[in-house]
Amino acid sequence: MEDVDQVATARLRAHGQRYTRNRRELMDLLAAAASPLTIPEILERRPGLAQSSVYRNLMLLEQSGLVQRIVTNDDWARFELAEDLTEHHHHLICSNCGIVRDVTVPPRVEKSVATAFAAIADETGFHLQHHRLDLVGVCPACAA
Amino acid sequence: MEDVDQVATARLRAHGQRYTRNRRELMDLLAAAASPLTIPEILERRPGLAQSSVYRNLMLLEQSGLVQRIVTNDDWARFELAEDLTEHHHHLICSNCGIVRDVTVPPRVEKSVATAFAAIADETGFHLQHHRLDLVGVCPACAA
DNA sequence: ATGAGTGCAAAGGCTTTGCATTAGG
DNA sequence: CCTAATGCAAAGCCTTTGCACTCAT
Repeated sequence: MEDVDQVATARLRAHGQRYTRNRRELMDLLAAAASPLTIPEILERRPGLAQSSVYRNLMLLEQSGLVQRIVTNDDWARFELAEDLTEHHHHLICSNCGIVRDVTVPPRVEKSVATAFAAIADETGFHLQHHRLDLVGVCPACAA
Repeated sequence: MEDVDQVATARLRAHGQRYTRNRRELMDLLAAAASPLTIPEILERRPGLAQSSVYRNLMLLEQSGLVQRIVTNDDWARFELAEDLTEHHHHLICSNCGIVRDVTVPPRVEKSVATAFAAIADETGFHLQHHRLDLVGVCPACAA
């Protein structure tokens, strides 16, 4: 995780921000999590953190490109490390309970998607930043 | 659009619901729109509708599989006709202004994605419902 | 010392809900 | 007639903001 810390320090500094203890705790927590976390889940795991600081710091970390916010139809937004700190992946979203699980797809598929998207960006004049490829379904627990 | 009305009537009835004038207006509006609409946009176009009824009816139409809710990082949720009433498509989302535009990708790409997703569903035990393939970027208007 | 960061509490704002009225079958 | 649907207003709830205090430099 020292790697993440270094990147975080650098990227925050570039935005005129510091890598404080609270922010580091958030990064550690997200790095350790297997899937994106909601703020209630974060507060559960780190009772010492103030809710407002968590919101503020996650927003700040997002602005510095360290964290990514995922909005589903669930009640809460979820947060995970930015993609360049982990590996490119997608999400399995349960339409019933809202849980999000990380998955990867074969490079072949990624490549064909990327090519198609580049063409679309070209046609439409959109300046492409990234893509989202999510699977929506019912998780095993909810299906039972 | 009679087609849509027939499907709507049938699908609502199957859920024990009626296809009322308000609900029909919503369906018409969404069918006519080139891209998913927010509730403020809907109220603008149909000033006669009550906000609470719009929320309630859209929720109901969603539950009956006639309408789909799209959540972005924008302030408002957006609504469009369910995919089986239009054609399978994806979204170009502007990360700055939140506007959503419909796009289609080549069948070849769809096929490769579908195959990969079926495999993932199989491995993970998720009961797959649908997938989302969104492009996030900056629209021409915001890039200017 | 001085500005950024923090925590508590209160406010915001999209969305949902209660309730009396109206419409549909 | 009798249940569902509507509209207005009020409440909910996730998220944001104000402000005084603390910490790091």
